[in-house]
Amino acid sequence: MGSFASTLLPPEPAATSGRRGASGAAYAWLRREILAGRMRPGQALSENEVAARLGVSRTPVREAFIRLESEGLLLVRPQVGTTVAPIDVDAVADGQFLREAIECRTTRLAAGRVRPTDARELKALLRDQARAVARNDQAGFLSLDDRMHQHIVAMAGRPNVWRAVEEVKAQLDRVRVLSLEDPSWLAAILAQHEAIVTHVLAGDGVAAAAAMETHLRSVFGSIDAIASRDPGYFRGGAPASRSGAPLSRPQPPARRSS
Amino acid sequence: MGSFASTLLPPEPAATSGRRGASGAAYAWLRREILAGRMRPGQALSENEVAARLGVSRTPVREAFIRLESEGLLLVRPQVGTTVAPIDVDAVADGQFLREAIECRTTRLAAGRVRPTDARELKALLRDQARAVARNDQAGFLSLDDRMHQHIVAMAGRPNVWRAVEEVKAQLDRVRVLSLEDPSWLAAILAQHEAIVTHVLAGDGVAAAAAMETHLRSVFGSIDAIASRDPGYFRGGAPASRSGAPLSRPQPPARRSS
DNA sequence: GGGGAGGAACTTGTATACTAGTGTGGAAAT
DNA sequence: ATTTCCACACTAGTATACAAGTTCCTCCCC
Repeated sequence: MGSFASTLLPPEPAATSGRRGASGAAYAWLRREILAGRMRPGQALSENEVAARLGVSRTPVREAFIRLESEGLLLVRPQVGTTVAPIDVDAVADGQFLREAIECRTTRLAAGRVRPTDARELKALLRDQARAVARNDQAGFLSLDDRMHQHIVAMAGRPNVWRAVEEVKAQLDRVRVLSLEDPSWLAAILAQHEAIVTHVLAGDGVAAAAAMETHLRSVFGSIDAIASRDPGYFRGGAPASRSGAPLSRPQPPARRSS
Repeated sequence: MGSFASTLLPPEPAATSGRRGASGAAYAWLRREILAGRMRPGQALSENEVAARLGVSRTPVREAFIRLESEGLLLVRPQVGTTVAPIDVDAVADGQFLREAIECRTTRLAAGRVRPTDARELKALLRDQARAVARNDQAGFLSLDDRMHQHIVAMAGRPNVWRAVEEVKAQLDRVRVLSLEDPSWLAAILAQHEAIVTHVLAGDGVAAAAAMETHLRSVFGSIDAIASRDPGYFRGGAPASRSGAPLSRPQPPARRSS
């Protein structure tokens, strides 16, 4: 029953890496870089390059590549090269669908299992989120956002389901990091969070699930705007208008530089 | 729009393997063995052993291990050994929860998007399932079962979501293969399928989703019986009554045999 | 000047060698 | 006979070497 230590953990514990050692480190580093948007969709990578960058051999890097490919974050083309996966609008929609399916259900269940400690925790998270909005601390807000969603999943009695959400969320986060610049959105999201928590604490599962659905959809709604602004990062949405696309010619081969 | 070729594909195309070459072959083979129950929970494996069995080196086997571990089918303990993951009752429940969340939603949506070709396909699948029941062909029935569920997911407009279902389903299938011996269950499952299809074709999404939920739960209901019958295969459910447990002493080290 | 053949340098896939750590069995001491 | 301890064999993790394939650039021929 000690599962509520989750609120004490740092935002992203090493548990996400799953695997120990250099392999897990490479995985965690690459995943962070990609999800943070520092490695852009379409950017070419190579096992050798990353291995040199991290000071390890190809083997652990390769293992990280495999896991990231199976998560849809890398695109490995045998004998050709590996790139950061373009954002597939359809894959994002699938992620959105899955997250709705999962989290609407957990939210509905959570509303029927509110314990005093849960109420306190959710209120504390909302308070901290309000502070983050006031500070315009986007990174902090996102972390608190995740913790709230995770807590609701745990309340539903299925704490480990959060792992599935994390995998699905990855595709969505890649879009979100491209969009999240307008500070007014943070306030809007916070308002939606407050609505969710209100319904959950009131024990109204149906309303809580509906509020969660609205919430998740609003985040997804921005994808069209992003896709038309950065068409080069996407695949399947824009009809390959390669006019000023900044990708697809990875890098001037940089003959034996360093 | 050509996505309905799915009904023409063989039951399990190589697409499941995801990765080409020896690595993909090792992955596909191991996954099949585990899900078919031929490799039992707790059974010790080793990269060397499997590599020799498949006639390849450790490298591709290792890559297969990594993917299977991330799917929860293998348990890799560094410097100690790798075993087929014991069936974690909690993980199975999580899988059940996820599948309900996903498939109830797809079923509800599917009911609102029935095209003539879908109606024909679903009826044909039901007919074939009835024949499989008559023949007591369990493997054939399971394959048709998967195809029906997959088709409903595709009808909902999210065909690739089936990949997520497949991953989640793995944990459930391990239990199912231990249970599926009573032929009367096949008839019961078929009846549930007929109910689902009826509601879907009638366009009643709510009833269809409810029928799907009933259906999925009934499969899950057998887990307690299995867990008490084969306690050695499970973890977390039984309080470690190691009386006659057939696992956990992998193999007499077989000193330099062969 | 334009086009085609060839080669160099890159990519990932696979095989092998080496490292570090763990558990088990057996020998030795009590 | 029992207990302690040590050595060996086996494990997965990592590093390196080799193989097969693709792309692109250059040089040569027309």
